[in-house]
Amino acid sequence: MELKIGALGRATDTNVETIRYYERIGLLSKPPRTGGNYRAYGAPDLNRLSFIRRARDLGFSLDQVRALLELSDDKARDCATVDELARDHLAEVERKIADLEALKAALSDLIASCCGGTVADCRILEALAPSTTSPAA
Amino acid sequence: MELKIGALGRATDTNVETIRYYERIGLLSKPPRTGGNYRAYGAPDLNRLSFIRRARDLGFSLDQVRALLELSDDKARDCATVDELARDHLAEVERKIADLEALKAALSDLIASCCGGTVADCRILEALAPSTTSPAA
DNA sequence: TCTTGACCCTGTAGCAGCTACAGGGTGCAT
DNA sequence: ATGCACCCTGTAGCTGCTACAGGGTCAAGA
Ligand SMILES: [Zn+2]
Ligand SMILES: [Zn+2]
Ligand SMILES: [Zn+2]
Ligand SMILES: [Zn+2]
Repeated sequence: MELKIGALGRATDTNVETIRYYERIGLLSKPPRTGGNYRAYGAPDLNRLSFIRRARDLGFSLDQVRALLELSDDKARDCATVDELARDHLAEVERKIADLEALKAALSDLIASCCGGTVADCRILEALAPSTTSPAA
Repeated sequence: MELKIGALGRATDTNVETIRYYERIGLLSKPPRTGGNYRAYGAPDLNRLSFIRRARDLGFSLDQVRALLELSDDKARDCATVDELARDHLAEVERKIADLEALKAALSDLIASCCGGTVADCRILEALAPSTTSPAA
């Protein structure tokens, strides 16, 4: 079961450029080549890339993915480190949500305040403009 | 009232490198220079940069900020375009929140499922690994 | 006067995580 | 022989900054 890069991409729903990129940054190891210098992947590569994709889909950074992959190699180890990584990531996600919720509230207020006139008295732009810009002509 | 780049940066809480960057990409216009080739900013620059900063704080992209600045120049125009821009941005923010909420739920489930054993039977890694990887030895 | 130090200048490269070329080579079918 | 799909390398682009390196300017102090 040998896969060329295109087949691997289709199997994992990954752009071939992304696969080569992962190889370049050392996330995937360099596979053997065919006579025509094509990359020849096997089942372990497929598994590894699937793992990567799933972790990415869960929002883990490439560095976190790298760490997860390393941890998963050490089968006897306590999984506390894995848990911590996941918990940290969850905390990050929660922080981002909170930030975005604040943004959403501010934006909603802004939009609600607009009364539908001309740009000259648009409250949205007013809110963005520096306070009391108008020079007392 | 002439400001050198450092003063403008302090006044708007903006990194000087960022100001030069905004100039480079045409978001701020090239200011006149002093004899010593220093940028000399005036009140309009201060206002414009303040506007930019507020819009950025509300999460608008630089392109969106550019559009808002252009719109705000045309005082007689109907503000519908401004509103639409803001609404689009709000929708974007809401989409991101939804995505992150889904992520959060998935991550929480994952973390909750871990029973605290070894890496070999960690449910977190199991969830990431391709289904039924183990070849029937 | 000389020197120190804070500030300023340009130009370039780096960050994440890809994506998109250009300009070639391979391999199979017609 | 020719077309076409696929593969290769290397490099540059995207967002929105940030961080240098390697210089110049200017005011104050010794
Ligand atoms: Zn309106
Ligand atoms: Zn309005
Ligand atoms: Zn655990
Ligand atoms: Zn576990």
